[in-house]
Amino acid sequence: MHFKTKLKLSTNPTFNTWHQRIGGKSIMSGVSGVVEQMRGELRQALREAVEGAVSAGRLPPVELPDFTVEVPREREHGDFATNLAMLLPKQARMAPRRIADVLVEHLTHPVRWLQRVEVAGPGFINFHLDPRWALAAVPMAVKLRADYGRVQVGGGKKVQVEFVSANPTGLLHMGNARGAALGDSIAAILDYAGWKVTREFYINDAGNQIENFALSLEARYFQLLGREAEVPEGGYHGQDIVDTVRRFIDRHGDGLLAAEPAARREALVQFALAEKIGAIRKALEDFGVHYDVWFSEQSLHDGGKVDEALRRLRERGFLYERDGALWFKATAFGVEKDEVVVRKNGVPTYFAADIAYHMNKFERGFDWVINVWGADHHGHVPRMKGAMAALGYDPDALHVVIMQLVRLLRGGEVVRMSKRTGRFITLEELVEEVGRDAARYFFVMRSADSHLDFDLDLARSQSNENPVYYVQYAHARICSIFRQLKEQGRQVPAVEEVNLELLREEAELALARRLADFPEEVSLAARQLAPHRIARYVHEVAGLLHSFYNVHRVITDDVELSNARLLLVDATRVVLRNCLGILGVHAPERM
RNA sequence: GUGCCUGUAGCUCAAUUGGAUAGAGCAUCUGACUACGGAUCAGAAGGCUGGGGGUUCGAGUCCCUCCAGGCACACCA
Repeated sequence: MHFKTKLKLSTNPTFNTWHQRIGGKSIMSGVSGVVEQMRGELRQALREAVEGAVSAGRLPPVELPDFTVEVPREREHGDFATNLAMLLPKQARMAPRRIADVLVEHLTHPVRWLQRVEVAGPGFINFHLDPRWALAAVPMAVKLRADYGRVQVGGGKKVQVEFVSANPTGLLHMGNARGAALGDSIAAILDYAGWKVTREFYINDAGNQIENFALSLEARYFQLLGREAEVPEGGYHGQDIVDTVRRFIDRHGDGLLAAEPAARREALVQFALAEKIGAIRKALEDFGVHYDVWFSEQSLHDGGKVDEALRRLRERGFLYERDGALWFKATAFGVEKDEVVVRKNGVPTYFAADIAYHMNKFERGFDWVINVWGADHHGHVPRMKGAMAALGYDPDALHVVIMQLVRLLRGGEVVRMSKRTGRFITLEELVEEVGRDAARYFFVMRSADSHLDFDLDLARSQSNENPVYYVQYAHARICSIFRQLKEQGRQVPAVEEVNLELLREEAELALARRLADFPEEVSLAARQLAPHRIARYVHEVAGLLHSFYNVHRVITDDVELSNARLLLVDATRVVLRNCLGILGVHAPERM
């Protein structure tokens, strides 16, 4: 096997290239919203315009460039705009605006709702539609309910999202909490985007730290039973360890005092790990995060998978011995330096186990493997990808989302945290203090790249300063309208009986238009692995709902109009709920 | 020193991955219906996108170079 020497592995590929490689289809295929339908129609019309212009001799023969049909930022630029004409000047040897004029002349393909086409700016072609064009999204959302927004870009392929994977020797901290919120929402988005998703937690229940853990437990065990002992220098000093050992003694007594050291430690570790993992699982469940698989590192050692991974690397010529240790030739993959996989003392490193773990992931048939790691592990990415390449897997099938660290603010001041002294805010405490909804929303409303400032006071405040309530309030408000309807003895209209054309107000149309974007927002969020897009989108939808609500009444004596508006707010409720579900935030019926 | 992330309104952050006049929230100021829930809405003000070069029809986005902050550079994980 031969590899390019300059192969660069430090960065992830864009989803575009990756998707094309495994799916072979265009990124937007399978998107089923009304926006995408309209976009498709316009693309078709443009393709035909080029053909028409060429065969009419108005344009020289050209190869159709990879043009975009985008929603312009400026409202005056129409509902859609294309850059097609600006990509052709070199081929056509004509000025972009002239090309645009010619294309507009040859736009013969009939497009529903199309009212006006204009050439603007450096050569954009702008399409202006009847403002009611997006209303079709309303019945779609109402009918599909929880399935509205689902798209098929994943094509049912298998993706694994591994996140948190904290050491089972302690409690979860703020960094883990961000990873949990991010990872779970990424998984939810991919699920919506048509992937078959597995959420997985990797338990580091082997290696040095477990040794250390055992010694710490043993020391506490001795102390609690009146013997002299000291927790080792780099050991676990937290009070939670003491409590764990106390519970062990309550349950099992002091019988281990006389046992063999190895057996004693093993018993203590097994007890403590079970308890710790249980606590971690509980904390995550309370945070709304559920895993499909809890994967034990120790099982890799026990099952010979680490040896197997090393054997495969050796066979392929990527292992060598130096200074009594075994090294992986990471430099063959553009990494700065080689990496030890088996220490001088014969014990494999964490890296060796991690290689075996990722090998196992691909053996399990995942088409795409995503890891969510803290920025403090980013240096691990290139060599991990290198190892996958060395094993013969496509390194681009492994995608590591690096999230920046969390800084905690309280009272406008940075809260210093130290793991060493055991003084840090745990996930449980966070949920208790600010609530699950606010916590999760705050973690996903910023991109993973941002160095997050988590303002505890803001997250806790139940006021208009807190964005999570803004969104939830919109949902509760809609629910309130339907309660009101019921109290008046009126019926929720059947979708088929509603005349949506009655929705003509700007606030109504703007809301419906944005609801129509949802499937595409999911698609984009999936492509970018970016939950914050959904957070911003849902906030905007909530804002449009509030604006509408403040100007127009839903329930009036005009039954026809009321029904149309009821359908509109119901569709809004569907979108709000689906988005909040993706973010792991409750959609309350009252607040 | 090297690599990665970041630098955008007073503050916290976006920006359809190269598109047209850079947008939200909070804070500030001015207003709104005795309400299907005011945890709401309408409006105003706020910018040399850290600095400087370059690439092109077009740059917050790509390249080069400085400056500042975070993280990482173990036979730890």
